[in-house]
Amino acid sequence: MTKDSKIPNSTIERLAFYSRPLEALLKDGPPIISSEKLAGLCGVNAAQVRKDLAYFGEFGVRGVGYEIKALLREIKRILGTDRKWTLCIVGIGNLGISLVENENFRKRGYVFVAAFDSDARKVGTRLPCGLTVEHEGNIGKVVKALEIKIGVITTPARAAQRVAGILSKAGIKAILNFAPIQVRTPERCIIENVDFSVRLENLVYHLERLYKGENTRKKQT
Amino acid sequence: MTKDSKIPNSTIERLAFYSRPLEALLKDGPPIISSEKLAGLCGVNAAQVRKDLAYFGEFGVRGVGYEIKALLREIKRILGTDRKWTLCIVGIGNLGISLVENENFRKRGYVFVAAFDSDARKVGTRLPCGLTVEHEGNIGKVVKALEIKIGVITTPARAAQRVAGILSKAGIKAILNFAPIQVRTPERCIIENVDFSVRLENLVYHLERLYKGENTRKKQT
DNA sequence: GCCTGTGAATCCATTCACAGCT
DNA sequence: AGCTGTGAATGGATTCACAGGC
Repeated sequence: MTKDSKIPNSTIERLAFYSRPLEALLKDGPPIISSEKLAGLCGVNAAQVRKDLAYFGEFGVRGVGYEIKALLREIKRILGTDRKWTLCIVGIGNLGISLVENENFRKRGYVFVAAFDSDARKVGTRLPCGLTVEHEGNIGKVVKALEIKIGVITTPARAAQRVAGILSKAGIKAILNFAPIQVRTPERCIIENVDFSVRLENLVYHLERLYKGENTRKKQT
Repeated sequence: MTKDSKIPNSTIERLAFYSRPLEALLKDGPPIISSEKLAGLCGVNAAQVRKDLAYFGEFGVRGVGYEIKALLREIKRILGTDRKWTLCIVGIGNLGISLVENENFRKRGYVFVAAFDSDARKVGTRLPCGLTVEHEGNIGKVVKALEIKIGVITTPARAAQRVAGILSKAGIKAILNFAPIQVRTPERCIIENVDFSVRLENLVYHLERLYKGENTRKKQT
């Protein structure tokens, strides 16, 4: 945190982004990378990479480049992914299961420690990852007991707003919402909405323009 | 398409976004809405709403507002969601299944008509939605036969780039990629990457700042 | 010579503020 | 009076271009 001047939101988005190819290079690649190369791998501008990183310190060496291992460590520290985060999930449908079973999350330090559903038939079920589904009514108690900071919502749209309220009241400070509805919370709580069909509609829009000869360009996420 | 002056990418993102509350209002709500109200429901600025819509025509009536039904129809026409789109999916894990079974997609006109996997044990399986999993080797043939335009990738990261190539070669023009890797295609093909853990890392970053008293604000997507 | 870090310039997006219609 | 449509103003983010260090 060398520069305290406003850090663009999009810089943070990209930081997570840069770490993907870096992780891959860690195994089988050179120990050092230039902003040009990294930019190429991520499909962005090289100056962008340098500026993004420079917000947080001087991680590179002029005339040389960035040491991959050290850079990755810095990025993880900045993003807060150098430590474990405990999550809970509400709504155990297909999507919910795919998330709790997702190896990528675990590898990055995100561990699901509780799973909830409102459907009595699902409560008590043992998931492959070892978690047992609990009833929604227990959210408050469990979240406090396990000091869970992040909640993931994978319920149907109609339940999402209600669940967000419950999570917020239980002390959850950050919510990742997959229900196709814009969730708002009263309390001071950060929400990130992930709506697949919005992405798909975007794609379709650009697809139609493509056929009309316009040179609509799309890039990332 | 009244104004042909460059339409911001973010306008398109929001269009899909506006349609969510509008759909809800269609059932039980007034027939007309003001930019102010719609903006409130979506958590954006009212001028933004008006400007976004004005790119495509004059859908409102001054002194009155926007007729919800007509507005929704226009938005769907703009986004290309007023017709059916056939999709295929590659990678039948938990996530893949949750997508093909997703009711929201079907409701919006996105229909999965083929499912592929490279795992011989999965090939031949009948999914709840009625589709039978086919081998990856058939992608070329099936995509052409069914004239599929959009491909969804839900394979592990290591397979994603290869699969994107196969899809592109088969004639697919748009890809929605869920594998945690930045996929690039050689051919003229639109890609939209959806990486859950990027979203999560974002959330964690802002969560940490929150505790340090900084007033970091987050909103949509 | 090579590559980073960064002010300045450019580009894009959002918001303001008001003219214009109903 | 009320609310849209839009030029002008503001605010951010990206890219350029080069000074500075290896």
